[in-house]
Amino acid sequence: MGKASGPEKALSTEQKIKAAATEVFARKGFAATRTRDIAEAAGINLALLNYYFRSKQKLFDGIMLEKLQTFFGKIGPIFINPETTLENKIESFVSHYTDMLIKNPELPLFVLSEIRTHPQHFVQSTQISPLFNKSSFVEQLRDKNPEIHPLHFLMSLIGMTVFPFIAMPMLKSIASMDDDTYTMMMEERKNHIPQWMNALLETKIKT
Amino acid sequence: MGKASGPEKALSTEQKIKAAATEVFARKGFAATRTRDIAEAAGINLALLNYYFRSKQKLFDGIMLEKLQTFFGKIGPIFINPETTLENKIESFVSHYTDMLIKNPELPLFVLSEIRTHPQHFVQSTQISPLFNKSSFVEQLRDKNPEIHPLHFLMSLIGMTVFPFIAMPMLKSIASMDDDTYTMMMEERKNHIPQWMNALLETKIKT
DNA sequence: TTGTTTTTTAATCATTTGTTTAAAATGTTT
DNA sequence: AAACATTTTAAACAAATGATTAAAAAACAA
Repeated sequence: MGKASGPEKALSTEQKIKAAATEVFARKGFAATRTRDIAEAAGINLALLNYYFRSKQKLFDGIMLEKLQTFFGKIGPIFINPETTLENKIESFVSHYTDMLIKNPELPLFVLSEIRTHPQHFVQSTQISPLFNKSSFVEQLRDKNPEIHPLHFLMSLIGMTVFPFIAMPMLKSIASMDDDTYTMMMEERKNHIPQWMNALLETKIKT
Repeated sequence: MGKASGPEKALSTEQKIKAAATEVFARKGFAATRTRDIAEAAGINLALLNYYFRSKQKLFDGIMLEKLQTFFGKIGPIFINPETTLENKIESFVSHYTDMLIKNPELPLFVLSEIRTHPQHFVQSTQISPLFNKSSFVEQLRDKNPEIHPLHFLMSLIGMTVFPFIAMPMLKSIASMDDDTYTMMMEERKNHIPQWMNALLETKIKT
């Protein structure tokens, strides 16, 4: 019943399971994924899943934690740093997130979908709330344009950056576009969005 | 085995089931929803679900079709109309969608999540693609600023409008915000987004 | 009322699905 | 090689779940 302590082959199957599970969970979500799907995708015997990870839920939790860190991990260090300008932060945010999302296009929909199922649990575990309030990002925003609520700006910035990946199947179909062309557009947005966000910041809002 | 033809009470239970199913499906997704959940939420006997709607899948398909029409239905008439200006279209889009999403906050995540599972089927059924290409919206966009690809603009517009609802649980937690305050911010965006999109349109993109 | 159709119920079925078990296979140590 | 530990496999289990059935209850028509 003991966990494997041998290094090569043991880790290899464990990693095969985790890699397959990551792919299937991301594509179908937790509930629609059967342990047999994962076993087949990994090319391993069904019982090995429970041998290495005690249950489907535990396997999922581990993967979800990694995904949450990938998704929320970049935002903190960028926004907290008082050494960089607001413009730097915006550019850095868009650039880093676009790169990461090109590599993991299904990440936002997966993370946000599963957050919906267990709202309090996942959002707490990221501890992003205090991080945001204390950030120099918010300070610099208020300094530049006190009229805009920081959350409005954040919604727009994240929305412009992340939404194209959430709606990719829809938007690709609308414009009859293949994967490469879509990726190219995302690269373009690394350049466009910071300039747009700047224009947005300079706008005097009329009622 | 026949379908009910009597009007009042028959429709009443049928509607109870559909209403309950709509709520539970939207909250948990198709796979995580059990027919027993729906029966309990509707306060009816389990077998009635199969009596009125032949299967869980058929019940879901009917509801999904309605949701897709709600989600995609407004965009067509607004964008096609050659009588209105570009500014009118943007204002109208933001206003109509914000109102609709305030009433159905869970709609985008639900629709986009299920599209992920059956990509080609749902996107085709909306027939939004030809609608977009022929629209006077695209024409007016190219006229105003030929440098911006219409899809870039559309991504930004939809992203700014819809994303705050997709990420609501996350964003509410970040800013420690209650439902009413959040709704108020969405109302504010009906005013802000058109002005921001205008600023975005006037921006000369530098490489 | 009586007969007929429609709706509702409780029980059951057949599959699916997460998990466990016991034994076989493989690897490691002495 | 022998003894022991780890990994893998095939089979089975138990619970959950979508669906069906047959009978009861209710609504309706004559």
